[in-house]
Amino acid sequence: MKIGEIAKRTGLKIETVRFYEAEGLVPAPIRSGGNYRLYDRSHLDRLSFIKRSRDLGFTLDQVRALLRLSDDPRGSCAEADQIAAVHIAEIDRKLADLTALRSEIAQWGDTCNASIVAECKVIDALSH
Amino acid sequence: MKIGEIAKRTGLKIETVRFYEAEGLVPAPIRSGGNYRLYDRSHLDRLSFIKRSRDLGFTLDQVRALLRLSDDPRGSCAEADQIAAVHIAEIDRKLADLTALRSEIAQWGDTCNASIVAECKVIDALSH
DNA sequence: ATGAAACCTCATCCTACTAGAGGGTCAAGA
DNA sequence: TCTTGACCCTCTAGTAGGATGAGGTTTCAT
Repeated sequence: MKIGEIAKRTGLKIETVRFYEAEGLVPAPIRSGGNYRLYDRSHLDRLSFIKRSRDLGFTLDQVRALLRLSDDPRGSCAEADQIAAVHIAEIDRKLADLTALRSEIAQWGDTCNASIVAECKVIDALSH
Repeated sequence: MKIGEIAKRTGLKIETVRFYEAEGLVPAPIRSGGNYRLYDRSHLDRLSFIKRSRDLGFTLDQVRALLRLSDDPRGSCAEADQIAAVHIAEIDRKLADLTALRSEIAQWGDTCNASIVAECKVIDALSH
């Protein structure tokens, strides 16, 4: 598999695949005679794991830790639990923040209906 | 007012105040004999406006536009309305994303209860 | 006079990519 | 055989919104 195909299959961009390699998240694949990267199934699995983790909002550092854990199937699950718990707490905090934000802005009303800035509710709300 | 005091009053960090000046969001204040920045009320108002806008999640580019608008009280309010509307849409999108995320992760259950990675629900969920 | 706290500039780092320059490889069609 | 176009390569620099640190000055209280 060349990089274009693995990118398509994982849903990553080509540049991102190379970036993950440079970051050490995936092992460097072998190269073809023309210096093209050639991927196999294990790369596909690993890149899919990363993509899915990123989609769920884990940071690359968290992904790194999760990959390290998944590389050792007989290791303890506790750390994975911990990472997930921290992440859920983070999501809940962001949700609370955004909800508060949303309701604060909602108070501005649907539209301002003023014609000039001097009477604009949006600008006014930001000024005090 | 020196930078430390204006930082305290606005809730910004000192470095952030200087950063906003470098970005052209606030005019450069006059300097004391010892080259210290000396702020007045107008800086305080402007930096507070920025802080409040940032707290509400506007990007610096949006803040720039809002400041430009508020500098012209006789100008049209329509653009401010537009910026706010775009921002609200963005917040709603993020809320939807985070909510979806949260419910997906919630399916993993409270804790994994497995002891080894091979049986860990977290790792398993990320693998497929 | 001295020591601490506050200030200064300038440079570098952070996340997680993204974009672009400038060039090489490869298969198919004319 | 030549060429065209799609694909690939490396390397550098840029993005938002600051944070951090080095190395040096100023101010103020004792």
